[in-house]
Amino acid sequence: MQSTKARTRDAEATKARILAAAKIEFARLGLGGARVDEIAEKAEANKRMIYHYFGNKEDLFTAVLEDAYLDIRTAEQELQLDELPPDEGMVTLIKFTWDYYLDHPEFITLVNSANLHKGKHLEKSDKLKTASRRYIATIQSLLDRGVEAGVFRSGIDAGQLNITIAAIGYYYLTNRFSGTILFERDYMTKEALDNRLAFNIDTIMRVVAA
Amino acid sequence: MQSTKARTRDAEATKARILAAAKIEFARLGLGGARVDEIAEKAEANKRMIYHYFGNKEDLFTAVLEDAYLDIRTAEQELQLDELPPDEGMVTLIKFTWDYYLDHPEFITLVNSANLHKGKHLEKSDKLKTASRRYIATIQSLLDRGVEAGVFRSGIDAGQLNITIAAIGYYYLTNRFSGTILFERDYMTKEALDNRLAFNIDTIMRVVAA
DNA sequence: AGCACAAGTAACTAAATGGTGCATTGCGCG
DNA sequence: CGCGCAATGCACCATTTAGTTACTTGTGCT
Repeated sequence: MQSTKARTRDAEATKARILAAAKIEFARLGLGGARVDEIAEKAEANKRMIYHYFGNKEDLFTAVLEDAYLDIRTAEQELQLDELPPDEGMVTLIKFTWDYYLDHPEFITLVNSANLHKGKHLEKSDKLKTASRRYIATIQSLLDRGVEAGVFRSGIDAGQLNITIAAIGYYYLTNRFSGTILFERDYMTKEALDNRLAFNIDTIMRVVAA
Repeated sequence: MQSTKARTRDAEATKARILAAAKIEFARLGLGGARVDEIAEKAEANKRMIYHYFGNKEDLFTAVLEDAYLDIRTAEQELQLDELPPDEGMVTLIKFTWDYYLDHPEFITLVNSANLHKGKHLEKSDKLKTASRRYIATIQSLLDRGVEAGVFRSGIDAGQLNITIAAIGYYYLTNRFSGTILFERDYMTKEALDNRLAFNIDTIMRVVAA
């Protein structure tokens, strides 16, 4: 039985601390830039534990990616979009995507890193594929219901729409530094963020409108 | 006077080879992942030359970024969008942006790397700021002419539209690996690319339509 | 109580890495 | 034609890095 007292040895807790620290470091510096020693220190764990639980640096990166993707896909499912009218569901999805990126900036840089390495760290994960399929199905169902209700036009590809919904939020945030510097306009004030979200909702609703 | 015979010593040529090799390596592995020795070897130059001409690794990265950004901004200006009817100009711009990303995949990963490091390598470059301002002005002018001609609605923010045009192409391509794996759909077949471009043109034209 | 094994630690290593000191060589100019 | 300097090359260094070896210690179970 699991006792309530704080154990000095706790495999699960140590693993979790390592994963959390690794997520931060990989997000901050990329796979190539992150340092195993630094991750161990931030995790308040011995470096040996990283190799004990995760094998090596690349496998740790894989674990971090899987954890990050699963988190967003789980949160998306919890929206229960099927229970909303289609147009309302669409706006909810756009807002959710935007807010998730804002609240989890590490997700974006992790995905960038995964793609810098041609996605090879994602290949093994069937869990992620399943979750992704379900996600697209949710959007497809939103679209179908919208067409039936006469609020969306027909013939929209759910895959393309999904990409676009992600893109217009993701790009703004991932490239906010170059944008802020080159276009001399602060991307991260509350006003700027509100404006962008409004622009994005408007964009998608124009794209799907009947 | 510049002689035509191949010189065994040519500062400009050496610098250019280093810059080209560095662009490839930084694009491939990021700032943290790229190796100075590897860059020197690919450039067929001695490592010493990198430090001689560029100072250090970070300054080399800065030079690469500046070169990459200047290239796309220059190419954009050469489109001469002012000479086209506004709707045609808009489609031309969307296509150009897409084709540029496709033809220069290194541009995307370099921009990602620049932003991973919070854009600090871009800060010094006034050249880039000037070029960026001119670029936004071009889009604004397209929009203005379109409103005047009655083909675009008024009140569209040129900055937001610019971001969206870039985003819907950029995101698709930068995340093509994770997309291909997770959504089990090849992002890079000719058909897939054509479909995406068509979807993007359609998206933007719906957004700007009067 | 004490056994067996998992959790945890410290010190180490071999290789890689960014960066330099210093000597050499070819080019352009007077 | 030979001088001065920029261009180039080689060997080297001090750190850093991912990964490992060999060990100790706490926990749950009987």
